[in-house]
Amino acid sequence: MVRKLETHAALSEDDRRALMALPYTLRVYEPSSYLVREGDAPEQCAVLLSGFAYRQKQTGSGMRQIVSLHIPGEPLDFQHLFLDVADHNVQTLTRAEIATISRVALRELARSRASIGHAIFVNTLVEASIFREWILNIGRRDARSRLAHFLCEFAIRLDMQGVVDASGYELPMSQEQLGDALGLTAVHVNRTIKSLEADGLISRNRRRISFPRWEALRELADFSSRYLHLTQQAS
Amino acid sequence: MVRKLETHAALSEDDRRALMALPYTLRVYEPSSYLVREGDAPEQCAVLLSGFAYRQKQTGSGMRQIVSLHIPGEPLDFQHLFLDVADHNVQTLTRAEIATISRVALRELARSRASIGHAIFVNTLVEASIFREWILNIGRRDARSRLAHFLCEFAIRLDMQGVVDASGYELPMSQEQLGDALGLTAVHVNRTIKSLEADGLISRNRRRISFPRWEALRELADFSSRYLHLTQQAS
DNA sequence: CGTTATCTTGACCGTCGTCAAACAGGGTGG
DNA sequence: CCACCCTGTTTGACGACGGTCAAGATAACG
Repeated sequence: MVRKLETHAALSEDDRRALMALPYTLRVYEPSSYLVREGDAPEQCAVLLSGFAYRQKQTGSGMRQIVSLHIPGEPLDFQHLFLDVADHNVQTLTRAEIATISRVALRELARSRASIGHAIFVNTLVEASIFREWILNIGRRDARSRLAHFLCEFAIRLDMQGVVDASGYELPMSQEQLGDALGLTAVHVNRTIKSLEADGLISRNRRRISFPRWEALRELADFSSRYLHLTQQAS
Repeated sequence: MVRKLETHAALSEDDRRALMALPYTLRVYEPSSYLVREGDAPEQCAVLLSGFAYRQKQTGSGMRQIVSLHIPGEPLDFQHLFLDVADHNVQTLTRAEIATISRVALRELARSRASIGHAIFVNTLVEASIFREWILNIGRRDARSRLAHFLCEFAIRLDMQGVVDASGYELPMSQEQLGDALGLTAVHVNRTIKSLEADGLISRNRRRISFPRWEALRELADFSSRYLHLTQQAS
């Protein structure tokens, strides 16, 4: 579980044992629970075992922007591992099973075992790359491409994590939340979804989405998986 | 120069010597020179000694989005230090003096000297935090606030670096580039600038900008410097 | 079943993009 | 010094993408 992501980032040998030996506590969170609040001094480091989560910031006037999504198996707090105060909120999207580790213990481990530190670093860099792609997506693509891009990214990431049956997946979020992730309103997300559906680029019932014309969608989305650094396994 | 940023991120002792001992080459680049191209396998690591630079990505249809700005003293390639292939472009904004270090040498140093590795990591995390704020800024703020926020961030960062005389600064970019950074068009950037100017929130001649009503601007921008993690000096 | 969140749709409006032209400034070369 | 050009700034008219407001439909849930 913990090591799953570690391996995703870079190969470690038997320091998996060291990782597994870390004391952790398991807990189930309800949807929309806060795991980290902006302004907090993070003490724990959470790993998402099942369910989904997201990072979020708000403007002074209360508009919300979701800044990243996290799928089962991903660590949630590397972004704050070495920072003294949280600059954004982390929330569960669905009911989620979460393991928390002591931050100092993990830091110690990252320091003493180079390959673990390396793996964490790579994970952080890939997340940063995704942030950059989101800036491009929100800044420069219209609503249809933007949504399509989001759906493609989610599909690929779920696929890599082995969570998905190729035909499609269940979107774990409301259209309101989708809007918050894309910099759109819920109403316009709805129209955009229906527009993609009308063109046969996606099909769905309820929140389950499938991709009858994957290549066409990918092209509309202007999606290339380079920024996910999927081949960045070893070092 | 190199150590300046290192110190900015976390305190190192006499491994400054190790940093200074790294072999480097100095070179002056013309405006708009590419330092890294998307798809490259980065071999060098650049540090900006003077001048400005930015990161940029493009959509398939050729729209450009500037994803971050860099001011004198900042390292430019930590984002790719441990990744095999570049996911974005790095370009000079102005004429710039740049020192390049061997990537493997720096990686070796980061690995052998914990405090240097730590400093680099913190720097990366702060950059990631800025990416997140940009996502919020582009996704959820209107043109006036968005531009104001950008100007505030730039002012604070220049100030921290000691590059600025408190009264204001010279914006090193065209309105076209400003638009690319904000997810707007050059035309609308122009209107927005004039709108801020008309309200007395900024004043300028040519590209020199000053802030007669800093607090009002900061409020419009909804700007809080928390995300810059300015107090993150030690560890 | 009633209550609530989410989705859906329509009418209307505003911010921002598009297109185009005029204008200013800074080089360069005659 | 002036003609010339190039890049960047400024302005206007117009249109569209996406936001706002509001109501109704649908599904989830106790």
